[in-house]
Amino acid sequence: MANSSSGESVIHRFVKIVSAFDDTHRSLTVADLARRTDLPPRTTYRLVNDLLLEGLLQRERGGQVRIGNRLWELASRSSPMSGLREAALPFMEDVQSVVQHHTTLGILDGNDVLYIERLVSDSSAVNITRLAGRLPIHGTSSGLVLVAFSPASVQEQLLSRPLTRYTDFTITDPAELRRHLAEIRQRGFAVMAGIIVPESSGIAVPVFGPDNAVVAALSVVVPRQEENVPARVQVLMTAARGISRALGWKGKLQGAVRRSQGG
Amino acid sequence: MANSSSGESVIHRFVKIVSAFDDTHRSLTVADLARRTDLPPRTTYRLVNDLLLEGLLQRERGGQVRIGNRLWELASRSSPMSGLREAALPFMEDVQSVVQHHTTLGILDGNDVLYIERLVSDSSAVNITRLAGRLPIHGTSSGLVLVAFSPASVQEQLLSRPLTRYTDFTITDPAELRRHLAEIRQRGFAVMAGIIVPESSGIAVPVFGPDNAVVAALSVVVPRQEENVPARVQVLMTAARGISRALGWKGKLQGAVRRSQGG
DNA sequence: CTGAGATTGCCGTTGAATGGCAATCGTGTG
DNA sequence: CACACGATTGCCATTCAACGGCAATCTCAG
Repeated sequence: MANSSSGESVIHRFVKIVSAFDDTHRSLTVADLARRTDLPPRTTYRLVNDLLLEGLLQRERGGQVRIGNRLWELASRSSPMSGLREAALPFMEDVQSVVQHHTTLGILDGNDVLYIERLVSDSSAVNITRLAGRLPIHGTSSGLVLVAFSPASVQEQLLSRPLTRYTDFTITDPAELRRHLAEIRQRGFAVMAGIIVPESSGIAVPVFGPDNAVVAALSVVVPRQEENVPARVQVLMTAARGISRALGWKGKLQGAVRRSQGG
Repeated sequence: MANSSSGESVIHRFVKIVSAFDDTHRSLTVADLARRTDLPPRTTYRLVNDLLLEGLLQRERGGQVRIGNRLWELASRSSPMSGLREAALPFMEDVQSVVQHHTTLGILDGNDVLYIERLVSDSSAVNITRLAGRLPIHGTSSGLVLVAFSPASVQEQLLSRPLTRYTDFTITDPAELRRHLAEIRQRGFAVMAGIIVPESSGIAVPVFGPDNAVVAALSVVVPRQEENVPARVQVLMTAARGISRALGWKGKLQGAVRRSQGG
C-alpha cells in the first residue's frame, strides 16, 4: 500500500487481521488487534473501519470487534464444502448414534487436515479437533486416509517434509509412513492409536466424489482402550459409501468386490 | 485505490469479487469475474492473484477460481455463530426426526434473517431457505419471532421500512404487522402461512442467550395442509429451551410460568 | 482529580494499486 | 494449417487510496 513501511498488500493485512481472532479471542479491541497483528495503530483503525462498513467485522456492545456474519455468509454461500458438509451430516449422525464417540469430517488443505464438520460426544475420548480447525496430516488417521487415497504426488509431498513427533507413537520415519499408507490403501481404512495425543485412537475411512477421487475422510475418535476396530470400521464404511453416493459417486469397480452375483 | 476510476477501497472490491460467487456460480473464470463485478479485467486479474496467494480463492483444474477453503476457515474458526450452531445441531436433529420436515436455525442480520443451519427433508414442503442464505424478516416466521423478542428499536426499524409483498398473505401493513408481533411475543411462537411462498407455512420459536436476549429462531417449514400447529410448537419449544440452556440461559422468571411448586 | 490507554482528527507523503495497451497463450472452427 | 476469438499476462506511466506520525480527545479505573 502507499507509503507502507512493510510492503504488504491490503489483502494480506486483511488476512492478518482476521487471523488475529481465534477460539480464545473471539472479540478484540482495535488496539489489541493492532498489537496482535503488529500493524500501526492508526492503520489498523482505518482498515477495521473499512471492514466494519462491509460487515466483514462487527462491533460488539463493549466496543470490541469480532468476525462479522457477512464474512461467514460469503465464505459459506458458495463454498464447495457446504455441499459436502450437508451431504455428510445425516450419515455422520448415524455414525455418532451408533458409535457414541466424536465423529469428524475432514478434508486435505495444504499440509493439514481441515475439519469441516464434527459431532461431539460429551462423555467420550479427548478430542482436539475443532470445527474449522487444522491438524497435521501425519498426526491424524483422517490425514493418512486422505493421503493414502490421493494421487502419488500428494504422498510424495508429505514424505518429503519433516514429520513432527507429537507422542511416542507418532510416525516420523518416511519409510515406515510409506508402509502404513500402503496398508491403509490396501485395507481401505486407517486406525492410528495415540499418534497425536496418547489417550485416543482415530479410525478413518475415505469418502469419494463422482470422479472416484477422495474428497474427505470420515472418522471417529475413541478412547484407546475401547477401539473395537472391526465393528466401527463397518459402520464408518457404510456411512462413507452413503455420503459418496449422495455426492454422485457411482461405486468403484474393484476386482475383489462384488463377486457374489456370478457364484 | 490509486488511479481508481471508481473510488472504491480494495476491501470493497474484495467483497464484490467474493459476492460474485453464488449457488449457481460456484466457480468462475477470472474473465467472468471481471464481467460480473464490473471491474477492469487487468485489475481483476491482479486482485484475484493476491487472493489466490492468501488462499481466499482457489484455482480449479479447469483454470477457474472458486472460494478458498481458507476463507471459510477464517470465517468459521472464531465466528460466534459456530458456537450457536454446534449447540443447536443435536436439538435440531431431534426436531427433524419428530416433525419430518425442514428444520432451520436463523439469526437477525441487518434487514434479513440469515440462516446458519438447516436440516432438509427430501419429501417435504417447498423450502427456499438456503444455508448462509438470507430472507426478508417480514417474509419468514423466523424473522417475526426474532423481531418480536428483540428490543423495541429493532421492531420500529422494521416497521419504518417499506414491506415488500411476496404473496397474497404477506403482511405489508405496519399496523397489522405490529399486531402480529405483539401476538407472537405474547404467545411465544409464530405461525405464518404462505407469506413468502404460497405452498408452505413456517412455525418458529425463539432461542435465548445467557442474558435473556433472543439469539436465534428455530423453525420448521411444513406444507400448509398439514400445519398441525399445537404439537409442533411443543416440539420446537422443547428443543429451543434445550438450545438456550446449552448456551447458558438460566430460564426466564416470568410471572405466569412455574406456579406449580407453591400450589 | 489523575494517569494510562483507547480512539479519532488532521495532514503531508508516497508507493501500492491502477488500468490501458499490446503481446501471448489456448482452444475451437472452417 | 490458417484463422478467429477470448482468456491471460507483461509492460508501464499515472495517481490517489492508503499510509502512519502526531496531537487532541475520550474513557474509565483508581
